[in-house]
Amino acid sequence: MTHSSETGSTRRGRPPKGTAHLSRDVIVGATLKVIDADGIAAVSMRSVARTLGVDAKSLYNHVDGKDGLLDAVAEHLLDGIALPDLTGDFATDLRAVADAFRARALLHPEAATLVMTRQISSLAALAPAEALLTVLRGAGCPVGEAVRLLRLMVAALIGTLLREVQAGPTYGVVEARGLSQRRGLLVRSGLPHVAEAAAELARFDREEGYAYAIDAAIDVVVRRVASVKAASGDAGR
Amino acid sequence: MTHSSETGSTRRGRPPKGTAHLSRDVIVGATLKVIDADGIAAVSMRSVARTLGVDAKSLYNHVDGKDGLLDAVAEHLLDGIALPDLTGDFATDLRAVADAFRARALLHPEAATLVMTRQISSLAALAPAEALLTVLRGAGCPVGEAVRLLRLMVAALIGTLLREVQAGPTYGVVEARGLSQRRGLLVRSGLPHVAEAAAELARFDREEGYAYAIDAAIDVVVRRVASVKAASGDAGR
DNA sequence: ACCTGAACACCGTTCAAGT
DNA sequence: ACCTGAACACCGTTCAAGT
Repeated sequence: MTHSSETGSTRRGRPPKGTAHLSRDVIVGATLKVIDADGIAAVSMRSVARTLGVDAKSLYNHVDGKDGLLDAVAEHLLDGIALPDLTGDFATDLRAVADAFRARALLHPEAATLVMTRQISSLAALAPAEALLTVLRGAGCPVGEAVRLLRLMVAALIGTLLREVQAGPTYGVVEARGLSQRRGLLVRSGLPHVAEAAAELARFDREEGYAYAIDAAIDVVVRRVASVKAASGDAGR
Repeated sequence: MTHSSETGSTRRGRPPKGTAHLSRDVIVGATLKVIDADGIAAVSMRSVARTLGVDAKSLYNHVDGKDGLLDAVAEHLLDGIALPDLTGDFATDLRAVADAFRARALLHPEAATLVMTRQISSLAALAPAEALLTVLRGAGCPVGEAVRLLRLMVAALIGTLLREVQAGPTYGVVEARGLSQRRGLLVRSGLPHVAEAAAELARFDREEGYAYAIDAAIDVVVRRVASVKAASGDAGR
């Protein structure tokens, strides 16, 4: 209609510069890009906007300030958890839910802290809880105990994932250089048991640490559920 | 000696204004005050300096930038953990160490996230580890297993404390108002098991949640240690 | 040895316009 | 409905002085 038609194709004239199809999802995506590239500390309204070729103030039309932006990112991550189909085997299903959570967290390690550290009140945060409750209730666990065990599982999961994510960006690969340096520090700490265990403390196998913690948590759950069922089922026997 | 004596008592002439006896410890104390009052987000070089009646740039003489400042706070908190004398009873001692850690964390709930979230490489961070290793090794646990169990304990502890600290500043007191509001939200979530467990999910007893998690962790440790000892001690039997 | 003025390149956020 | 210029009150940090 106006002179805009003279620039060529009707839309997409110059995506990175002019109007950038701004939307909540696009903004969250850009934020995730910033986080993956430079860490959470690098997130600012201005840096995110720069990624989109837009003025920082434009973000306020779609997101409730910087805090709201980070909440939105956490929500997006929680929402992206690919919850498994349940098999009916109780331990298998618990592990599958935990694995799904972990896989999502490790996909954006720098952002993972957000999910574990922020209090999310949105619906997205409840889906994993629903999944775990489904498994626990299906195994015959009473509601009250199911909630306690749910919290236990989540605490164990977050505790290990936090360590795993903080351990640095190296992914499974053993780095001999920093490793022996770290070990030396531990040996020289003057703490006898720390020094004794220096070799084991210095190295950290992400996979192993996770597996060990989740195994233990599931173990506890299995045992608790069994004892609860015994107490109610064959009460008098 | 000089005219300073004319203000009255020799020292303490005007603490909040002039030279404020600046030192690393004083700065850390001021930072903790800011955190307790207004949360971690309120910490800035300028806000901490204001508390001390000093220019922000002066802090750089004692602390390595804002990041170094926060590290110093985390170190200070870790250093303040009052580790218990060990009794020799294994489960008792594990719990005592965990309790000491928790007590310290809950003394500055807003700051606790720092300790659990930051990677501290200083010696202060190793004292609790040494304590736990002492207990585990004393119980006859081999080094490798002791390290794994140490990590398990720490993960469980951090997982629960993080929840506990984020649950808000209310301390044990039940707040009926926000509670029923929260429950309503869960009921209306559309997730059947979440709705079913809404009452239990809405309320959260800090003490109970912690006790449950630590009981479970100690349970795991006790069992693991027993099975390890059985495997090595009466190997052939 | 410790503190600060001047200075720089950043922040988050509001509001009143512009289209 | 969405975007931005002007504007404000903040940031962290460096460096060259001052004492």
